[in-house]
Amino acid sequence: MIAVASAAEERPARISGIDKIERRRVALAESALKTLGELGYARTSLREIANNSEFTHGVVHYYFRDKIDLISYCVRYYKTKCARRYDEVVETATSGEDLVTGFLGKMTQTLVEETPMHKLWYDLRAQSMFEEQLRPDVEAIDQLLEEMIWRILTRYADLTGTAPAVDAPTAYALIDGLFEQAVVGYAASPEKVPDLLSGRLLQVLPKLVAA
Amino acid sequence: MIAVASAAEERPARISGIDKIERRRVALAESALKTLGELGYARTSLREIANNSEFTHGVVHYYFRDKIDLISYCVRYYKTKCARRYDEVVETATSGEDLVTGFLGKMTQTLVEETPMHKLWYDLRAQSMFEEQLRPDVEAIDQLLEEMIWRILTRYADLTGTAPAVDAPTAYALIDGLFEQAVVGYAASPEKVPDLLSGRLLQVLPKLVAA
DNA sequence: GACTTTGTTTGACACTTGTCAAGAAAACTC
DNA sequence: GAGTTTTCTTGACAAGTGTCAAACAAAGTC
Repeated sequence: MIAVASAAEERPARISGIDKIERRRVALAESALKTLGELGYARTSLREIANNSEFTHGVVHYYFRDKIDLISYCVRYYKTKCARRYDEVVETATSGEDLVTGFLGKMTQTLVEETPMHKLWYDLRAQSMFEEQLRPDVEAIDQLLEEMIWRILTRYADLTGTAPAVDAPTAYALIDGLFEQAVVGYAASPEKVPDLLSGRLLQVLPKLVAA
Repeated sequence: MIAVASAAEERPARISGIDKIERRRVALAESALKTLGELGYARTSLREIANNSEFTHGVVHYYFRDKIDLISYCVRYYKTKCARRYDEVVETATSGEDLVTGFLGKMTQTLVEETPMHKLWYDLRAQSMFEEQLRPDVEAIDQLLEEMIWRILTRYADLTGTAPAVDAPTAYALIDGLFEQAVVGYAASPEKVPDLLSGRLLQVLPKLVAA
């Protein structure tokens, strides 16, 4: 029988084996994410993923039930890496200005250095409107990102002796709108986009809190 | 020779003929937009478009050079219908409150009644990050939408005796962020989304102007 | 009414896609 | 080291894709 490679399957055998499986999965997911980030969801085939990795296309199907299973795993894997990006800034900032500069720095940095991942994220979120199977994962990440923004905003309010003037979903939608605009713009012409993003966030952040 | 069916081609013959061609194009585009709005860019094939129309798949290729040509035409056709949605509200409003209620009403209305179009728009904008050929059209629409938002905001400022506190791209990114959040959420669970959107816009709009 | 142009149908092509299965290779067990 | 289990390769499949071209129908022209 073929090993059931999916979701929350139990495998009584070999503890070290299940670990190895998980490692292969992660390796495949990382490779897949690279390809997905470059080509986008629609244009990425399992064979393309396999070609850009050290494995053959059969291996992909050995470790993942089907394409959705792979993508879904990728998305979940990705989320573990993305939503903690600003934690250090939030924790170490000692003034509102401090927090803002740190936040802007990290944000423009990830915009530039991890463009493919962000492109993929916005792609997948759009796809989730058409492909129900993607929705749970996308919703979970959206939730995580919202909380991330909320942590920043409440901390910012604390440091400036103010209080958030909008609720968490609103704050997330607003800032995400600015970031998505930057990602789309960056894909087209990278030059001035990061500075523009910084400037716009600088305009907006103070308006999200009030005494 | 096959009639060159694309872009800005000149055709010296028959004035009434070129009109008929344009009408067929529009008919095909409208049909294609319906299918695209339901299935999304990735899952929509030319045959599917043809099947959901009164034409055969050969006709599609007779009037459009290739798939991109068709999609591109659809997008350009779509844009002529979308960016003037709030013009009447902007013109007839006699107070800030008037404008806001009118704006919110129209926005939640289009969210509900034209969901597929909005889904498609966000899908295409994401695709444009990967498919260069889509970029010019997407950028043009983005520009149009930005101007649309800007007209609303400046009018709002006028009526309330204030001035815009953010520039046009920022205002657009913020409001678009809220709207996209609503569209994505609406695709998943329609119930409370329109009201939430209204509430959030109501929170945000006053913050975009200042005395 | 013959003839040309324009529009449409149909079927084919080359290719890519996800999926799977049979068997080779490697790892592991005793 | 034989035998078993796990991992991987390879090749195949059916289905779907964009594209095109040859046959056919309709409309327009003289």
